[in-house]
Amino acid sequence: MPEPRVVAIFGPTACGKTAVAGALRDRLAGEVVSADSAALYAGIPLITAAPDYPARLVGVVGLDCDVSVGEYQRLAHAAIDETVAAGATPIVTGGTGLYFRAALSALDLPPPPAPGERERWSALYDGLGPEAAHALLAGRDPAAAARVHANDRRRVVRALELAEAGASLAPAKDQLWAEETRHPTLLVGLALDADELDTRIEARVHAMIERGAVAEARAAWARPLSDTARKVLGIEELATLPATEAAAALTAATRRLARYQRKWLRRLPVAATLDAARRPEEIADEIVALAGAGERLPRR
RNA sequence: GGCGAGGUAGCUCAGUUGGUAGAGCACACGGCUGAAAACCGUGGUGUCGCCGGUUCAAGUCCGGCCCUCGCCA
Repeated sequence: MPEPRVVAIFGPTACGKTAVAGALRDRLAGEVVSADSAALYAGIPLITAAPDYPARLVGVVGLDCDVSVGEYQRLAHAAIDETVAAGATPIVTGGTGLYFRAALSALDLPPPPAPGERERWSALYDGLGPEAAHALLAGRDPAAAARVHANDRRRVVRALELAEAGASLAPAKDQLWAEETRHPTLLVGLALDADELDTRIEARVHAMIERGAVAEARAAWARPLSDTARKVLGIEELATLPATEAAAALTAATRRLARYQRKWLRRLPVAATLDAARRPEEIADEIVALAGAGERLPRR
């Protein structure tokens, strides 16, 4: 059994992932590769809690650009491969489940829509209504239709785009959840008691605001923002609400995100779930031990 | 103390001429293969402030009490 070439850490926001990855970085001569959709954006390091050490795929896109898993996947694969080629260990660290999965997964996601297709199918969906649009999809790609609810406009439109292009939203072979990873990978989860996580989230929100997140959000909000940038958690709240309300809204939204991430953690085939309440250095030592012991991504 | 407004779900509130309650958000569960910090589906939230009265039937009408907010003293 070969030793893992890649270490991957998944955990909810504010659980201490960044610190663990930082500690690991020193121990493994590794390079951190972020798997976080919001951290891709430049100009909002406080809001996205960007690491204070160099990390790949952090702050690499302008706020006027949309981000997507497919684009991210290409960048992540390149970053991981470059790091491996340089003889270092990529430490893939994430909170965005789909991005994390895409970074590790061997197979590529379906292609992007051809120019104009999204607009065309969106208009068609709106014209026909959800039921008729879904029925149309059922005629062209029954497998995709079975997987998508008629009211899920985005996915019905996406499935129609793919069917038109000769691809499918529901390919015969599961690409994303295939067990193979592109490199031998040690996948660990970080988990934290719910109350303790709440405490850390509150502390993080306060620290974020003290360090100037409101000014950062206002500056960003004043510029032209892409659809995906506008949805970054906290950016709107911090830019538009009074300080105390913004803090409360952001805390609640972050808790929700953490719960969502816990769902992903349950679903990911982790080799071990470590208690994030301990010191980052201890956790990093344990991960190094696991990597040395040849633990691998278990079969699902 | 006087006048006014109000007490219904965790929160903000809706509730027609009386027929034992509902919407958004929150929450829970689930789905989702180039928007995932996104999107979609399903679900329950409950001494309708308290006590009494009228009525076949009261969140709704009547009386009393308690509490909150505002204005005036």
